[in-house]
This record gives sequence, C-alpha cells and structure tokens, in this order.
Amino acid sequence: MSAPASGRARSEILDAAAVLLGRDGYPAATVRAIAARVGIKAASIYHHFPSKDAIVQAVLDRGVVVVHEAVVAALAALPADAPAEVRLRAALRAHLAASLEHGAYTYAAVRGFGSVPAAVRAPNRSIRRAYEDLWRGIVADLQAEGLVDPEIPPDGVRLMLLGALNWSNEWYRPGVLSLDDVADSFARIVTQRQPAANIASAARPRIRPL
Amino acid sequence: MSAPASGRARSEILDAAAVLLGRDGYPAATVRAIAARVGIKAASIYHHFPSKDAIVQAVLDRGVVVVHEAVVAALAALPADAPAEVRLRAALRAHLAASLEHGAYTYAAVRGFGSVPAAVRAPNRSIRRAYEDLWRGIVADLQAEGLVDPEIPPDGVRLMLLGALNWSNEWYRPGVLSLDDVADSFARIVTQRQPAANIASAARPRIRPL
DNA sequence: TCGTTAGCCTAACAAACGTTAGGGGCACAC
DNA sequence: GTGTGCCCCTAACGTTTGTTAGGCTAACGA
Repeated sequence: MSAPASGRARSEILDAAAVLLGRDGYPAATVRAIAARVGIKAASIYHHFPSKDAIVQAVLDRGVVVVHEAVVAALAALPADAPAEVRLRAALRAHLAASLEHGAYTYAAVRGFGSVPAAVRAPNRSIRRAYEDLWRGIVADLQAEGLVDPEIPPDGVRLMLLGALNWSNEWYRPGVLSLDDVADSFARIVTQRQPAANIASAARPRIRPL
Repeated sequence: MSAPASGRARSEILDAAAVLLGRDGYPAATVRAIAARVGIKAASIYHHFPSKDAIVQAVLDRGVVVVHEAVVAALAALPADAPAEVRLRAALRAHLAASLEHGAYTYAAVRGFGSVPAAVRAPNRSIRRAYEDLWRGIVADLQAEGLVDPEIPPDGVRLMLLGALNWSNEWYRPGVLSLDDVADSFARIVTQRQPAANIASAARPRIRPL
C-alpha cells in the first residue's frame, strides 16, 4: 500500500495537501482536490498514502520540523560563545525565513492545526513541544545575561515570542516589512536594545536608547 | 426562515457551534452535531438560521466583537489622562479576560478562522481590522510617551502584541499563570518597566530595573 | 372558538466525502 | 519473450453532508 519515504509523486502530494490545508483548511483539502493539483485521480493517492489523515499528519509534522531544523542550523552556525542577543536574533530570523520558504507547510501547521481531527493532532503535539524547549533555552540565556528582566516569568517571554512568530504567518507578506525588519523589531521589543552590529540591519540609523 | 436576532434557541445554537468550531474545527461542526448539543434535530436549525455558514459567520464575528468591546470598555473606564502604560495594561488584561470568559467564541474565531470557507472569512476581516486599529492607537501612544523605542516600527510592535494575545488561546489555562501574570508579563516585555503601582500585581516583589 | 404562528418533527434529496476493487500499460529483470 | 512490480485508471461502495418539503403540536390574539 503506502510507498517508501521517497518518490516524486509522494512529495507532490504533500505539497498539494499543504497548500490546500493552509489556504482553505481541512474540509477543503479533500483527497480529490489534492489529487487534482498533482494531476492524478483520487484513487491513485492510495498508492502513496494509506489514508487522507496520514497525508495531513505528514504535512503538519513537516511544518513544525522544517522550522525547528532551520533554527537549530542557524544556532549551530554561530560561534559557541555567541551572546544571547545574537542567538535570539539568529533564531528569530531563521524561524521567519523558514516559515516563509516553506510557507505552505508552516501555514498548514499553524492554521490547519485547529481544524484537524484530534487523532491527527495528538502526535503533532510532541514535535511542537521539542521546538518549544529550544526556545525555553534561548529565553533562559537572555535572562541569565540580563537582557530581559529576570523577574518576568520565562514562560511569559517564551509564549509571547512564539505567539508572535506563529501569528506572523497570518500577516507577513514579503515587501511590506522585510524579514530582517520583523526579526529586528521582535528582538528589540524583547530586549529594548540596539541591534548587534554584526547582524542584519547594520546600516539602520541609530537613536539614543531610552 | 431565519428568526429575529433574539431567542433562547438561537443563542444556544451559537454556543454549541462555537464549542464545536473551536474544539474540532469547521468539519466537525456539522449541522447535526450542533443540533444534538442543543437537543433538537438538524432540520430545526433552519428555523433559526438560513444556513450553516450563517451560524459559523455569526460565531466568528462574535468572537472578535466580544473582545473588542471588552477592551473598549476597559479603556473607557480609565481616567481620560491615563498614561499609555496604564492603558496598555488595561487593554491586555481586558483582552485576555474576554478571551477566557467567552472562550468558545474567541477560540473559534482564532482557530476556526483558518478552516472556514473563504466566503465566510471575508466579512469577518473588516471586523478584525477595526480591532487592529484600536491597538495601533495604543502602540502610537506608547511610543509617543517614550515607553517603547520610537524607532521600532509600530507595526512590528502591534503585530507582536496581537500575535501574542491571539496565540494565548492555544496555551492559556487558568491556574498555571494567572491572567494578571500574563498581562503583566506582556506589558513588561514591551515596555521593560516595573508595573504601575495602581494596576494588578502591586504586591509583587520588586527588583532593580535593568 | 378559530386562525395564525412558532418551533419542532420525520423523511428524504442530491452531492460530496473517504475508500476499495479490479484492471490496463509501461519499464525493467531474467 | 515473459514475468513482476509500479503507477495510474475507471467505477463503484457506503456514509455523511447541507438542505428542503411537509406535517404535527402547543400557545396566543381576536
């Protein structure tokens, strides 16, 4: 039945499902609609996936994993002793960039999540939790280095950041604000500092700190 | 066909639809499931609403309006010359409280939005825009009074705040963090200040500002 | 007392859903 | 040449969807 983890058709099916899921939600992501986007008939889908929900679950998982991996890679590329603010900016930027690059999947993971049957939702939860833990670490570093008031509950900071990032799927379109502008805004709101000189918008005009 | 804007059954139908929509999304909010929660049969729904989508739209609209009105009321209750930080805290708290009180509706408005047909989504957009404008004003005041670095793009601040607030539906459960804790956290992250003495957590232990 | 209306019912409709059965064609191994 | 899979097809299945038609009952005003 369900084919190996490779294959052209398989990834095309996932792409199509991601677009439909993110744009119009679970009810619109019918097997027939997915198949039509790929250029095959509905029944052929079942040579690659055992069920519709298996497709949906794969899309949701990938939507989270792809962002997680991008952020991990961005952090790994920094020097080991990089200060917390640099790490924060790198993580924000990587998250936003990955969200944009794999827009269909991340959009599906954020928007589609609520419309998906509970059976599909549950396995996705643990994947999300792993990503949240990564941010727990970043926030802890920020507070340890005094860039964020240590008295503010760390969960509040983490949830605010993740909320802002996740919600960015709803409004962010390239062109209005640049991706670096958004990452920079978020970082400065949280730390209320000027951007580090070696990151992104070095040419930005400076203003006296508050 | 569709009944007047009052009536016991009508509001019970809306309540039931909101719960289903928020918890399991548009596909699970079937006319039969809604009717079953109310204790009537599917066909009877059509004595109160012309279609399923009319119900869904009413739920989505109410989910936004109820929060908007709560925030407006909270701001109106403040003295006319209240400083921006006080207004910010009042607005945050009112948003969170309304989200919690009318949880089914706000949850449906945030989570269900993505899974709803485009025809239902569109009218809801203008309602959301009105609420966003309210926050545009708050952010402008914060920057005018120097509580937020005026160089940070105002849209970045607004979108971060609204993102954090909207996403709070996903994780906030009373008991872990109190509602005041969350509102206080968000306000302090944005302004990096101690809470104003006359608001909420006056008994909180103080720490030196960064 | 009668007519009207509101509110609910049963029954059924066409359409769309996810899914399965079974067959055809093409590519490669032997 | 002849098998053996892979990939896709047509056709159909049983179920569920939103919705409609039409009738019953109880309440209320004239």
